[in-house]
Amino acid sequence: MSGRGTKKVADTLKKQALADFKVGVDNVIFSVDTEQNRLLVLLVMRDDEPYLGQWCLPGTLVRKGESLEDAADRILAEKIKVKNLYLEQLYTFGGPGRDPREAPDSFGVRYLAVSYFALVRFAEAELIADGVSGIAWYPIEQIPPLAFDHNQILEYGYRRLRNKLEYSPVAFDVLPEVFTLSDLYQFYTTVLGENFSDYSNFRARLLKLGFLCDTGIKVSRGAGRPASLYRFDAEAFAPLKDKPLVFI
Amino acid sequence: MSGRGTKKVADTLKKQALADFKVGVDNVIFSVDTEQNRLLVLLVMRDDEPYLGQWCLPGTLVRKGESLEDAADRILAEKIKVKNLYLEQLYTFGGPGRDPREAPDSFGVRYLAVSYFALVRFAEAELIADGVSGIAWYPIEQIPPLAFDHNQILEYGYRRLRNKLEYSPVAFDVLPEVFTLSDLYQFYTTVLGENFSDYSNFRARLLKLGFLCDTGIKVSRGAGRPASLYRFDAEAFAPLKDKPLVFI
DNA sequence: ACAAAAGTGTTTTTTATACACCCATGC
DNA sequence: GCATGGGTGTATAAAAAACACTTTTGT
Repeated sequence: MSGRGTKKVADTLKKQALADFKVGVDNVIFSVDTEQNRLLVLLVMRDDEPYLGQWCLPGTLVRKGESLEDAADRILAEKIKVKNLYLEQLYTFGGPGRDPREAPDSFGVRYLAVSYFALVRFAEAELIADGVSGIAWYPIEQIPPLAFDHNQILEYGYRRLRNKLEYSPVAFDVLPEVFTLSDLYQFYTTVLGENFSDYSNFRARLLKLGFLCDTGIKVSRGAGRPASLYRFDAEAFAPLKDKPLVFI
Repeated sequence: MSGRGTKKVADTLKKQALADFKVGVDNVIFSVDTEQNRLLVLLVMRDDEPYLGQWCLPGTLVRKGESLEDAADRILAEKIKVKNLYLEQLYTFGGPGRDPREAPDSFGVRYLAVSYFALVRFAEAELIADGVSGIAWYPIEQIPPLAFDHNQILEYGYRRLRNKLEYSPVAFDVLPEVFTLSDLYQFYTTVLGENFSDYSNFRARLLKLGFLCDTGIKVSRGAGRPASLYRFDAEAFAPLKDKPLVFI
């Protein structure tokens, strides 16, 4: 970033005035309920104007001395208790007029939103209801109209999630320590839809990559042959990092 | 301890104060000099503190009423005259302390940088020297230490450029209207290095995709067989959009 | 025995990769 | 003629996609 400093007063006056910003961080938090095959997004209900009573993405304004990612972590921690997660920055939305709190006539303080994308382990994620505002996991197909431009942000995050899944091992940040290959396939199916790949091809491809190791332990889930539990081997994966991997 | 004022103050004190931001936009502007096979980045010299006299990415602070992308366009237009370009947002850097202008002791105004990535047509790009500060195209391998965290931003942009090139038709935004397949190959080679693909395979793959149409016109450049001029057909490309394309 | 889930294998098609070679031009 | 860059084709290897089949469990 650069900008001119406060060189000369005359100079400064000739230039347009700089905008003053508050910076918000909004999180698109996904989790996958593999039991019920649902991709979920965390929404909270606004308990303040503007958009009072409307659902939105969990967000907060950045405090003094706080980094963007710290802010993202903070809201996340305020809303859910979770140990395993994947978090990355998504996109920054910053047009004037995107927040009604900006003075509509003149140009007051601007509100800029840096969005983050998170994936958390569904089973262990405990929602923290503060007793004031609502909080809920919404299935991706049933998202209501959200406050601000949050539908747009969510759409952006959803696209990122689907892409990430194809070339990056995010799923393992969010699956249990050990899992069956069906669990993994279920996970992918839930996010990407049924037609992304045939189970046996998916299986073969992933095993060939060599970073899934069979623990030898079998689990039986109702009828059918018991499945092997696998573990993600981060060290075996390391050399594949940054390679054009495809889990499809 | 009484009066409604007190309670409000107490409430406010319980919360952490929000940070106030100025928002900067920094552009990583690339161009490809196909004549000399060089990938270039636009740098400007700072004419003010901090980092006076040091090279940095062209940037500016966002003005009142101006969107982020408008600001990105504005600096770009201030530094080069160009008709064809590709521009997209890169990443937002916003930790406290990334700009020395922030008060080091207490927490004053924070400086946040939204970075943009641009690719412009080299041949038509005219640098605008304002007579005060330096401006130059730097080959990517010769980037000096830059002001702020700009080396990091540049690195980020370079990675994005290489990725984009593989699955998105950005090259055609920046090549001339008509070009030979060697021009195109040159372009890719310059950005990705020699070993990304064999020329004849590259050629076959791209032609099979069907969005390059042969104009029939031949050009001769020195010795050797004259080459056909091709044109990028945006309509033929449209259906391939969002598909997992690989130009490699 | 049989359905259900897990796991293996086989066949076909499509892509990637590495080359060898022909073509048209300037000198 | 021959060097130079443009353009085509082929042979091999690897990967993707489709799908048939076996194995092991619960009921």
